[in-house]
Amino acid sequence: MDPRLDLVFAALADPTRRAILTMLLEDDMAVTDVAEPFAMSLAAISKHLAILSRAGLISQEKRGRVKWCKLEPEALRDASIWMQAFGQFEAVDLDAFERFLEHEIRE
Amino acid sequence: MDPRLDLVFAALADPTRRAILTMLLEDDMAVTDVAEPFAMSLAAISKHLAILSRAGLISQEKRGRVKWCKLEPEALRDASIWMQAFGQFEAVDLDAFERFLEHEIRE
DNA sequence: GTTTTCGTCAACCAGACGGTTGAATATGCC
DNA sequence: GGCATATTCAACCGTCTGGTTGACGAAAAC
Repeated sequence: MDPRLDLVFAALADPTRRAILTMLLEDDMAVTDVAEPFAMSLAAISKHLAILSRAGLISQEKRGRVKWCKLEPEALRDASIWMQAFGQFEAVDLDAFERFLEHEIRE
Repeated sequence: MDPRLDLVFAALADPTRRAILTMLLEDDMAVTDVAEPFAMSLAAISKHLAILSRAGLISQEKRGRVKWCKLEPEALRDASIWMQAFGQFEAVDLDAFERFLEHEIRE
């Protein structure tokens, strides 16, 4: 069993981390800016980012005293392929998908 | 944030549980038969199955003294849709998928 | 060169996880 | 009825998780 899948799925299992990924979909962000909308300490967000980073879902690059976080969507590829085995999903319903994304961002 | 996604991704984060799902892809199975190939107690497998069940990834139906486990691939649908947001994946590489499945079965 | 800002580290906490063992509960068989 | 089979329950254990706070180091600002 691919242990990288363990890390990716475990990283995705937390709503805070999924929200962070959604934010990074817009643009790269500094750690402090990532933390801003959440009602938890900077240290907690820093840990979440470390978990996302270990899973390969984001990369972090320090420029000056600011650490920039960048989405790395390729890491989701293996996980996505794995899931195809079970779904035999028909092509994704794009309307439902748009509704879903709106819902996701609102939360 | 959709808490059902928490359960689905957390369930997928464990290699034993992903192996169980792969087995159930073949056919429905009784709990004892699910447990057979694993080097751990029946009680442990029973717990794993409960987690998969809570996540909606399988259903369990008791017939007589045997409890049958059935894959419920629809539960993966929302999770799969969520992941599409980040990948902008081109159509799944079926060759890579075949190789992956072979690798999966060998383990 | 002092002070502020950015981010991590360390220690701690409560709770969940993944496993064990042993007892308990059904159901089926003779 | 009495025994074997299938599965879960209960208690326990060590480890990981998700959060806190406070101290710390490095870069920037003034």
